[in-house]
Amino acid sequence: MELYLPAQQPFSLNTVIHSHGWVQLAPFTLEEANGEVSYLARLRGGRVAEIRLQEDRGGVKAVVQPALDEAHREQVAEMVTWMLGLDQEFEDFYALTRDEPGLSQCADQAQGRILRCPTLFEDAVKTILTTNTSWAGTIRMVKSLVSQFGLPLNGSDQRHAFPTPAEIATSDVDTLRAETRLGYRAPYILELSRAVDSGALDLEALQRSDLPTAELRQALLSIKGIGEYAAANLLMLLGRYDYLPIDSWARKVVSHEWHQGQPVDDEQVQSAFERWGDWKGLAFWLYEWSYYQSETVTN
DNA sequence: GGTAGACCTGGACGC
DNA sequence: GCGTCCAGGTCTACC
Repeated sequence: MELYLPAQQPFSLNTVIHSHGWVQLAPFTLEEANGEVSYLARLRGGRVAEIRLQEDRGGVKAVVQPALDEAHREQVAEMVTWMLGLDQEFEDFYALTRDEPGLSQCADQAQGRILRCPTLFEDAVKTILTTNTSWAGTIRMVKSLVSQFGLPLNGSDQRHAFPTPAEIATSDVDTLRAETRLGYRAPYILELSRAVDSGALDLEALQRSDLPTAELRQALLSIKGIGEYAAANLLMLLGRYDYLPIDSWARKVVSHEWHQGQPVDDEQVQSAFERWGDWKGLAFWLYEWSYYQSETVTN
């Protein structure tokens, strides 16, 4: 079954897919041979479907298996539109950055959209699992969580959808710590899952909330395990770019770019992007760092 | 409000 | 192969 979904222009599926590392995390898969991306979606009623994404006629073709009824097709269309930001526009950002050497590529490469998961719950869990660990550790923890708690596709033991809050909420800290190997993050993930499952925390209401960014940020910071970096990262996924996700990598690239490799603090990172106003997070995200390029060449 | 220490894991390194 | 050290954000206790 195929669905065609139009996108605001300019659009590049490849650019969205490689906007950050999310595509490497289950239940996304990226086929090295042809670059095709797929996602195992948990749909209403407990159905699991594979969605394969291909660029088509300036938009996206979603190839879905198994075939779905009309209601599920609509759900998949909404889901893919959100995940790829098909309705997002960046003309104002492009106009602002056109003459900036580190950002002038943005319009040509249709940059701006950041790959996201269908639910803010999944993005929040994955963001917590990026903190204080290596990227390899994040991949491992997400894979374990998905394979242990997610529903399988068509009874297959190999591929699973991302677990719902309820599916994780039935677990316990010891299991998440010892078997899923989430380490000290186990209680954070469990508490978040139980809060969402019980209705105490309506995370999905934040997804399309029109709250001021500062209030949205406070709501995210109230979740145990989400600090300033994680909150800024989630705000970026929600299309709010007022805060910078400052981590050790951010300090490193800013240090190399403008401070001759001398250590910098968070305020220096912040001030480097202050002039981009409400777009500062995106400007930071898309900046063509000379440090990164020299590392790429070296490696 | 600022700071130190703990949390947990995997990788790098030295022996 | 084993032990040690370090990096990576956030929380909590303390000043």
